[in-house]
Amino acid sequence: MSRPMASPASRQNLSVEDWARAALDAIAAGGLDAVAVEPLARRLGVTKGSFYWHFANREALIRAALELWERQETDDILDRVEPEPDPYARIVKLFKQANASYRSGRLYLAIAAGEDSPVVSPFVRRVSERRMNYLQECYRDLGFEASQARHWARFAYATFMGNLQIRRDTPEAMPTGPEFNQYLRLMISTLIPRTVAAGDSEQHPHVVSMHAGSSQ
Amino acid sequence: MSRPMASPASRQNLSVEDWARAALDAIAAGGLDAVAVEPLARRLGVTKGSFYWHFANREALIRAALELWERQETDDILDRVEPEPDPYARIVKLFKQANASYRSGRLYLAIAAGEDSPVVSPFVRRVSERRMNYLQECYRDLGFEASQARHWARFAYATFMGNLQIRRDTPEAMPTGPEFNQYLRLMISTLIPRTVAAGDSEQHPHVVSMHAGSSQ
DNA sequence: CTTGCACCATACGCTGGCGTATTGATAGAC
DNA sequence: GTCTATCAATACGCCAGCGTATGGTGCAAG
Repeated sequence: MSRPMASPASRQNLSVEDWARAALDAIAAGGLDAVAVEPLARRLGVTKGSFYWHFANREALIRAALELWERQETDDILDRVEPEPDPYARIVKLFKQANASYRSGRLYLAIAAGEDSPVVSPFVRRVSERRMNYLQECYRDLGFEASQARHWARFAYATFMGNLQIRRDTPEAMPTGPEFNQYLRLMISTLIPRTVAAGDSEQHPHVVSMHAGSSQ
Repeated sequence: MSRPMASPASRQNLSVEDWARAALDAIAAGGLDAVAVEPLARRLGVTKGSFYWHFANREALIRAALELWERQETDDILDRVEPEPDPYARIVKLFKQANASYRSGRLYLAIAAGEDSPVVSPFVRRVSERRMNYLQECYRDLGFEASQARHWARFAYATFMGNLQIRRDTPEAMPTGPEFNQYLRLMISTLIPRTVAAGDSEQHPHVVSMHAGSSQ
């Protein structure tokens, strides 16, 4: 993609966001430690001289990258899931989405691995809690009382995360094709109980189907 | 092998295993990159001169640490869980154990974060697959057919891992006290369907049925 | 044209960690 | 009491990455 280019003749210089994007790529590929100024500069075809014009130091770059990441994560949820009126279908969508993008999963795990850093932890916490809160809302919409909804949300979220980890650490253990769909159906039907104590009106004849496998 | 003198007045020199243990501590505290020769030596009250007598290089230390880790993980499972005859109780024990030791959880996550490294990945895979296989056996003992048992094992293991991650990344989101027990009960009762254990009569009870068999 | 600004290159010093080489210390064997 | 193997200290060279200082270049406005 090309640069914003607000004015007529624009230069093709690097922007802060270009660096942030490159940093996220580096994180997904090699963890937070892979965010090194000089290697990144090389990859972008420039030298450190460029970097230190845009950023005060390495930490500022990491911060910018994490801000970009947080924005993307938030947008993803809102854009792709929010419009769905049915809470059951919303959770299913979340599940599918969580298992769809290999890269975003790697990113999350890599960033979360740097939780100890005071720079990283606020971002991880915000993103995680936002997701869990969103899940909790879904369960509440399913008719669960707040405390139970929180338990289910945590449970489901843990399963999300664990699947990411399995996919990264032992991809052979993750099935593909129809067997994966079977696996998905098992988790979904288990994690979204449709028998809520109170007035349970409707049954959902949802069919879970998706293209399995690892994408980029 | 082992130390030269088993007699009373033993020297207080460092052994390979001392270094490996210290390395594991470092990993749990700061990730694999925290396994640095000189800092570790300082922490052990010696200099690099000692280290390079015991190990060829840093990678050898990491390998030794991971071997120790793998051994410990294996022993843990065998010692604490194996003697339990009831498969249901075995899974429960696994679950409780997985949530018990904060350190071992951190260790696992930290090591798994280095999956990309060719040194690390074999260890992570062996440990993960061994655990999942063990879980699968438990589910088979519960009466599940192999494929379904594998699905449930993966599911349960993912939840294990995810809980570890939540505990590390957003500890506030993890309840304590009675509320945690409630949470635990929810997960256990959900992840271990007991439909089989009730009747001992059936040889291959297809608990699988849930409600998935029909919709397509 | 020249001035100012935005962006980048180059060159430098600094630090921390890896690995090696050499020497030093100590305990047990003889 | 010497000798030797085992373990550790010291000193060195090396490299990668951070951060700084300073100079260079293109472009747009005046």
